[in-house]
Amino acid sequence: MTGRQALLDRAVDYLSRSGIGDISLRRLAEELGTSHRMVIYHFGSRDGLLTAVVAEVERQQRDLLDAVMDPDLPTIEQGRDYWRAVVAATERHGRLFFELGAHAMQDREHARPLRRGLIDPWLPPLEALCRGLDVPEQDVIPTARLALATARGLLFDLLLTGDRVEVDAAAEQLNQLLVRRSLRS
Amino acid sequence: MTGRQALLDRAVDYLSRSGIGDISLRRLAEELGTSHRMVIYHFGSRDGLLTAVVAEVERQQRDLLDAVMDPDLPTIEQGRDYWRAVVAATERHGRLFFELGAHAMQDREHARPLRRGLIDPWLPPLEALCRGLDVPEQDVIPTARLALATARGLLFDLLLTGDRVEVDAAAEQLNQLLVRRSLRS
DNA sequence: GTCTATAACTCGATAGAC
DNA sequence: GTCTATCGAGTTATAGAC
Repeated sequence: MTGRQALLDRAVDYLSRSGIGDISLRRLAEELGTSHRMVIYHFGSRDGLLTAVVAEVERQQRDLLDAVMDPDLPTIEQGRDYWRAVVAATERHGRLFFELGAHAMQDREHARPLRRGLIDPWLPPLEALCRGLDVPEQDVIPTARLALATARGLLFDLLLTGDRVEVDAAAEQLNQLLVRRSLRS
Repeated sequence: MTGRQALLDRAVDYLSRSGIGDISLRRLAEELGTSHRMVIYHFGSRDGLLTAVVAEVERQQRDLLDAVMDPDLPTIEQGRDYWRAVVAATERHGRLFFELGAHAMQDREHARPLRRGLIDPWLPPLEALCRGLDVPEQDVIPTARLALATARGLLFDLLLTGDRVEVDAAAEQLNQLLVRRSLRS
């Protein structure tokens, strides 16, 4: 009755709200409305479940990326759309995102795919956005990496402080800096 | 013989290298070269030790901040010095920094002081740096917040990918954007 | 797919000697 | 400040019935 995918969805949802921390297999299973035995049945082990959660988070990131990047919009609007969509997604899943990021930095088995997976797939669309803003070609790659880092850093700030207005204002500063440069070239 | 401070230093060092994760009090004590009984004696509980680790990390951050900000240097050099010093400190303690940041986002008891402590103390020196770069007064506060977020986001990238050259290039882009604006004002 | 039972450990914390 | 001993609870994972 309780299929694997339904269980996985509920796991991502629960862990996004409460964190992984050192939650036990049994407590987690109970929170998901099932038994520890069922988690073992579907995922093999506690670590197997975490590995599946990581794969699911990666999949959701790709979906978000595809949804955000609408190449038919004017480029300046794309920058703001990008920021808005990423913020919306992050307010739901951001705490899990940063916790898994920390796990990946520590080379924990289940999070290892994220070491490149949290960075590489995001760069090409941002490079396209930079080109749309007429960033000089030799600056496109570092500027895209800068924009990605800034988004992550601002989300880190937002999730810690909740200072939405101040963080939005900082994001707008980067937009201004990039747009203003393109007006001079 | 094994004083509280020596134990704390070793704990910060060990956790910086290996992460907190769900390490047990007993295993951690063993890694520190003492017994679980001694950790309880000095810190009261496992959580008491983590609380002390958080306070120590906060103290180290303040020390770093004081060391980095030398108001007698030319301002443009200060920006690069700032970045270099933060990178050096982060390569030692960055994984612990981001793990504790994730704990703070989840409102875990021991990490709660970090919710504002990872952001607020860093802003005034960066605001001073912005003023030194002739950023217009109404943009100083959001630009400082932007610079802080960018540093954190780039460190997040660096710790995941190890792409030192690419990350340095992205940091230099922000420097360029800020300096170039000041040349026009 | 779902359940109970249980093996085999490890946990945090305490007691109390030295 | 350091040690051993131990309590009571909770842990992952497995066995096997239904």
